[in-house]
Amino acid sequence: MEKYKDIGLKLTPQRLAILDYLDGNKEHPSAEDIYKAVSKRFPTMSFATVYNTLETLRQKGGVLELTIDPAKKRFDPNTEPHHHLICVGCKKILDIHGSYRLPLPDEKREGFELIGNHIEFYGLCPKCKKGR
Amino acid sequence: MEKYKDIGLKLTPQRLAILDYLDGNKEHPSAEDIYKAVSKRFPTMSFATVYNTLETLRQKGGVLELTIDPAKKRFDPNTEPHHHLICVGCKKILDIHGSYRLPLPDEKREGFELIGNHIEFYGLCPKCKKGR
DNA sequence: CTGGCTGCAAATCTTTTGCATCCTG
DNA sequence: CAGGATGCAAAAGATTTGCAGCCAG
Repeated sequence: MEKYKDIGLKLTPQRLAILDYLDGNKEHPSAEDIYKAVSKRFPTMSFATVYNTLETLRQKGGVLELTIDPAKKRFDPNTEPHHHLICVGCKKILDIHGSYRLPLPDEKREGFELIGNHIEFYGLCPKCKKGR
Repeated sequence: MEKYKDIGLKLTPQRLAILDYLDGNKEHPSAEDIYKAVSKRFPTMSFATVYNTLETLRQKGGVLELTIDPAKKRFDPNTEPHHHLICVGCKKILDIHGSYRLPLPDEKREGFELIGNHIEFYGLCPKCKKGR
């Protein structure tokens, strides 16, 4: 939770509940996952608040928006640079830490200024491996 | 176009128009891009046909579905393994060919069977660089 | 106090689906 | 000719927005 303090957020009870749910969460939840989880303790919670909070957080760098799942956005409270190992069966996502040195020769960049990179490893988790 | 022949598709005029538009296309178009482009020559073309064709193509390995853009799916007719350099400003996507040897130690896999990987390089294209 | 936040509902956008008709193989 | 494909419209999801009332700073 420490990381969320004082990044300029007005700390309402709803936001605290969302932040509490996200803190240390390794599930890479979708907005709906977050809504469902937080609604239990906060029956009046609305989707608008979840989306508003996530968007505000994202702008402040408090959460990453993952584009890994074509069906919906997923969010990652782990904002340190890292990569992902994705199960092509059940879409479970594992964090992969460690840095990879990925050179991108000038002649391939067509004038682009390079900012960073993100690796998606694809695989099958133990459960999905069985089911095949 | 050669690559699309005889992968088991019933070749209707609409499909030929879509395939023709995709062939050699480096724009990584969305379904809407495709619909708009093909509609010009085919005023009765429907979204259903575009989506149906794309889904069928994807299943047969004729096109890749990119999850790079959070707002919508984009499609890549280049089915050879390759990576992408994405402009964070305008979302322009550049193909990056070349293979990267990316080891993933067993102890990081948690039992996952590794299938492949995809690198997203992030950057700023020349146009977007200026506008900052 | 006051501007930002909440919650509800309606709106928007992308993608999917049902179904009658059509046409490729 | 049969089964798959098309096209239309309606449906389904995910996300966004308008707005009146609320509350943290």
